[in-house]
Amino acid sequence: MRNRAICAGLEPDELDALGQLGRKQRVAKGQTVLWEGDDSVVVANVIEGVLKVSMSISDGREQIVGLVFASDFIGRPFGQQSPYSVTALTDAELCIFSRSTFDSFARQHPELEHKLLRRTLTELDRAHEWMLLLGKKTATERIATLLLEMSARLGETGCSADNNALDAFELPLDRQQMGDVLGLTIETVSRQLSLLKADGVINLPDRRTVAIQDRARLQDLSAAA
Amino acid sequence: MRNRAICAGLEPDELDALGQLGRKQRVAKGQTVLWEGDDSVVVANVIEGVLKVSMSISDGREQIVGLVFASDFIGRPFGQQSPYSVTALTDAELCIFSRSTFDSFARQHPELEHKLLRRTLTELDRAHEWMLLLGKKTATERIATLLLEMSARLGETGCSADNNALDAFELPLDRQQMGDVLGLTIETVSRQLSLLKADGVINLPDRRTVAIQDRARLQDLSAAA
DNA sequence: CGTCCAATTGAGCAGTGTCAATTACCGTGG
DNA sequence: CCACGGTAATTGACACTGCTCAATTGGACG
Repeated sequence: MRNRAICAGLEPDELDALGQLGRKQRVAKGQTVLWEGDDSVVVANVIEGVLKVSMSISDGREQIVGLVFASDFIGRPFGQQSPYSVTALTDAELCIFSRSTFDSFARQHPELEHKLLRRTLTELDRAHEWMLLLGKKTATERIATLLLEMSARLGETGCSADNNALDAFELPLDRQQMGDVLGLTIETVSRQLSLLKADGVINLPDRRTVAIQDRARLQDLSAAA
Repeated sequence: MRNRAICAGLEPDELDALGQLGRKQRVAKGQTVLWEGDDSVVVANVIEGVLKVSMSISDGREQIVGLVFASDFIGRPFGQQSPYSVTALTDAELCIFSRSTFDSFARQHPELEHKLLRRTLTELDRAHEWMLLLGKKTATERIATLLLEMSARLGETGCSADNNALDAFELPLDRQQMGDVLGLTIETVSRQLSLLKADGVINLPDRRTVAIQDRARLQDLSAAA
């Protein structure tokens, strides 16, 4: 697991020092670990589980701006406030650091900052891809894209570079959350899934699991670049 | 100008070495300096002008995922391909580096990587904010948000920390480009601007300039968090 | 077996998109 | 300097996607 985590590539003594600074913590499904607008007091590494990163408007509208999986990083280093909330979608285990402690440790360990930079750049690429989806794609295309993305990201095991996209997987999201990721309502999500099922592109054995039956077709429908 | 640029904070000798690696280049309005999907051969620092960062779908739909101003950084360091295109919205001047040269220089200069990391984190915050806009805001809210954002970013002079939001400014975007930033059509953009003008919130002396007449109201309409 | 909540499905509507016509602006050349 | 042409922007009428509100179904669990 450790090899993809933020600490990967550090010298053993560095890794040890970093380990001293963090503490493991379990969080239950539904629990929020970071609040939008609050002082940015902690950052963390995800050891296990899936979490959502979300932003909202005062009237309650919420957009999920990211999903975080095992070995991913959460929190806003080098910033006074957290621009978003982070909430566990499944039971999860985190390795938590005080933000200020992490910041100064990072500044003294260029290799760590380098890793963090690469991660942040990848995250930015993903955000851009999602902006294209939110700004220009139709409901069908959004659903298809999400299913392929979940298939790919849940297939990453963390060990080496095996990108086995899964053909059947359990969604860590309910319909409302899928809507909040895609900029759609719960009803539109449901309708689109029903259509894909009726067309034989996917199957939905139960409310949380998806089985991709015609990946090529799903890729066409996703309107990839 | 230099104080906000990527090279800020480097030791004089480092700054000198970096300067050796880059070359200044003028680009004309409309010219594309980076193509989506192409090998990521260059990165650059913007010296002057405004550029758009965009992604598109094969059928021609385009989403602008970022706007780049003087002292901002463009290109994808540490990546094989450029995930987006970059095109000049005004005549511009860049300081261009070979990507591989820049990458290895950066790896040897932690302070530079640190600056780049901070920048990338800020860019990611902006992308998240925009995802909220694209996923959840109405047309009116989007327009109001864009006008305030342009007012703020065009007001940044680059010298010290003066954030003078401008009450009148020239948009570097035409209506189509505003639409491509906001996930709206040209007609919707035009209608919303006309409405704001009719309500006395803004004035539109000519097709490119905006004068904010009631900033408080515009802020309300923008549905900020 | 009944209850509860998520998900699905239906009907009608609203907000944007589409397509088309008109107007305003700006540069050009007479 | 003014007339003209071309492009960008505006405005109008209508269509359509996705949203809202409401009713129904379907699982999961006690």
